[in-house]
Amino acid sequence: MSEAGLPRYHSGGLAGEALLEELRATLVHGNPERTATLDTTLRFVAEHGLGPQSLPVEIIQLVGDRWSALMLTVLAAGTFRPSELQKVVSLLSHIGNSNSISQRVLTAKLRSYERLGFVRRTAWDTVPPRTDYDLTPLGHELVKIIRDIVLWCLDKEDDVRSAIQAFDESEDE
Amino acid sequence: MSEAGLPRYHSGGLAGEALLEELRATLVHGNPERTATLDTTLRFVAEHGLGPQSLPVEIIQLVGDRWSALMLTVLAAGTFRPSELQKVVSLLSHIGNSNSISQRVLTAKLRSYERLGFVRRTAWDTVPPRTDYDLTPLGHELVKIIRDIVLWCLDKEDDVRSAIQAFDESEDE
DNA sequence: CCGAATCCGACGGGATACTG
DNA sequence: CAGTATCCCGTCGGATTCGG
Repeated sequence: MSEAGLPRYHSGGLAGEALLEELRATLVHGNPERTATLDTTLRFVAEHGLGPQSLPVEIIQLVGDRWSALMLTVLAAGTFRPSELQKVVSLLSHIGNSNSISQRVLTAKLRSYERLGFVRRTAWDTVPPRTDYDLTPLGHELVKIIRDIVLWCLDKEDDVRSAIQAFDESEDE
Repeated sequence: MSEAGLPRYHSGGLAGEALLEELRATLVHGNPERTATLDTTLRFVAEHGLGPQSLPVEIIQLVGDRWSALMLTVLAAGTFRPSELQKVVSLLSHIGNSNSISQRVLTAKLRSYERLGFVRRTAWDTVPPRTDYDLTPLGHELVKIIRDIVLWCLDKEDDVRSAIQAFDESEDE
């Protein structure tokens, strides 16, 4: 869904060192005892680049929407035609009292997954037309990661919900 | 940033079974040989609920934006005041030729993290005012997951980029 | 049945100004 | 310095229509 150019990072060079120097000057000023872990963390970020244009963040944004977790998890089960996928995703989302996914965003999402190499599109020119979508090996790896996230979230669900409750209560007093 | 009620799922019961039956009827119809892995996957999704309103997807959406990966990773390095955090995040994002994060979204993000129990807010009523933010243990776990995602993305960066290139080339022909 | 095009409401996110 | 409010714009996402 993003048409950005995804420019490769040209970091890791001298700019990174100068930057770290500037950050050190900024931060240590008000809090002298922090340098050790701070420095290694900042170095990690500076090297890999986690800015909005970085590939990791682009991927995170692509998957961090309303439907991707569900769509990709379902797709991990096999090969689907768009109409099938729409029906399955919609039915499953109804469990949580959510609306159906529209065909528009379904196809758009599938295309963006295909663009990054997460799904494979196979089209026959029959009549009526038929198109199949399934995950690539890379896509299966991605789903594995998503699954880990989901399981972690479910594991921490009680903690998060009590935090939400405590926060909301202390708000409207 | 989302004020939704995050209703708990009431799945896993009979509705799930009826739903699976309906899905089975829909899917096996056009493709009889798929039942085994499909069924277990659908069952997983039906039980845990990965719809747009589910807590996992809410969390994924919260983190799946422009700034969260960077913000949370930086926060993992220690305690920060908002102005410090803004400066660090902005400087680091400049590596990727991105703009700075605005104070508006910075504070909004911090509040939503705090709401879910990922960060802790400590405020003194001094003058001038001072506020410190740092990660909770839960937040540190979250950052660990984000770090894994980022490392995976970086590991697959070449694959993804070549996929993008191939896709875009086959587009404008 | 696939999917592109159009219209439209909602939200994310940036810039600025203002209060405590 | 922390935080909120206002304004604005670009994008996301839903509903509908049309073509192949």
